[in-house]
Amino acid sequence: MDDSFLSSCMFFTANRLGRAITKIAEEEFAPTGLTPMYGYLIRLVNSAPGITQKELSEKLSIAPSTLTRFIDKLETKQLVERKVHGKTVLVYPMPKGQALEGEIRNASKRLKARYEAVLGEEFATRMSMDLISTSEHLEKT
Amino acid sequence: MDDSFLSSCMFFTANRLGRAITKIAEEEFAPTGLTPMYGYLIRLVNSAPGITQKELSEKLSIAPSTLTRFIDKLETKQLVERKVHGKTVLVYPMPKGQALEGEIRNASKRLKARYEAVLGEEFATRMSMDLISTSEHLEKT
DNA sequence: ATGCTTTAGTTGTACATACAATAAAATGTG
DNA sequence: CACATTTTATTGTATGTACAACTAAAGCAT
Repeated sequence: MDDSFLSSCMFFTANRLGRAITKIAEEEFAPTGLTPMYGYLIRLVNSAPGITQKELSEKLSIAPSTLTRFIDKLETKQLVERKVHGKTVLVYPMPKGQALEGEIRNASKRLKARYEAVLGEEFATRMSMDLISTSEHLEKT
Repeated sequence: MDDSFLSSCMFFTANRLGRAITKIAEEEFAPTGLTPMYGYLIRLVNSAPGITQKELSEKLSIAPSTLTRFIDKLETKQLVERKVHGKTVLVYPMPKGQALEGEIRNASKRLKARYEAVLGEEFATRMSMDLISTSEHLEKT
């Protein structure tokens, strides 16, 4: 059977990698009680209290509507809080969110250690850099 | 603000690329009336009539339950049909599905041409190969 | 100052995807 | 052969994610 079109198509290969690494990342982030994406959102808010949702959605490269949903959930869990400021919304960390910072960093470290063990540190680093630059090119399209 | 942890984390970078290229792929596949993933599923079925769901989910690297949902949808659209064979399910193309083959191939070509125009053919090819081999390594974990 | 345009965020809706629990068939082992 | 184990598929449920339509605020132009 001819299924070579799959491995030569970047839509397929990129999403396949996404699924594979998401699974691993979710395992490592489990102790934080958050999925990786939420963990990174918390880190951004902790490191820049009062950041706007716009900035957050740009940094995370997700749609504004997606971000609204994420913040809704983190607010319910009292990890961050919104302060409406005209038409923009500023997002601030709450004590429970700040307390998670260390745990989240540990999860990130374990995740990285785990995939570097399989891929080699050097390859993994170059891969992440290539992924970023590819995304940046494609997002301009 | 320190947000370097994002670009150095493969969970983030891989999924970001996934989102970016999915958007492009969906645009190019729009004329087929299918999303890219369904298009590729049809191609696999057309090229191997009677393929089992298990094989399909392995080739596409998606969970069996996800594949069940996909086939449900394609069956509703009369693009493929199931034939139960003991505990396995064989999937066959239907005329409407076969008729789509050309259109799907064209969409794939446009997609590839589009990202190669931005990234360069060589880089894109190497990237896809690296993505595959990275996935394979990680999936073994 | 009034009205047009752009920007930020939210809500409704839809889809891809997964996991856990289940059913049913196949396989292996005493 | 009968029972336990493994394999294949399905279903219920949950999450991430997006787009389109909308609301409200801000900026701009006459």
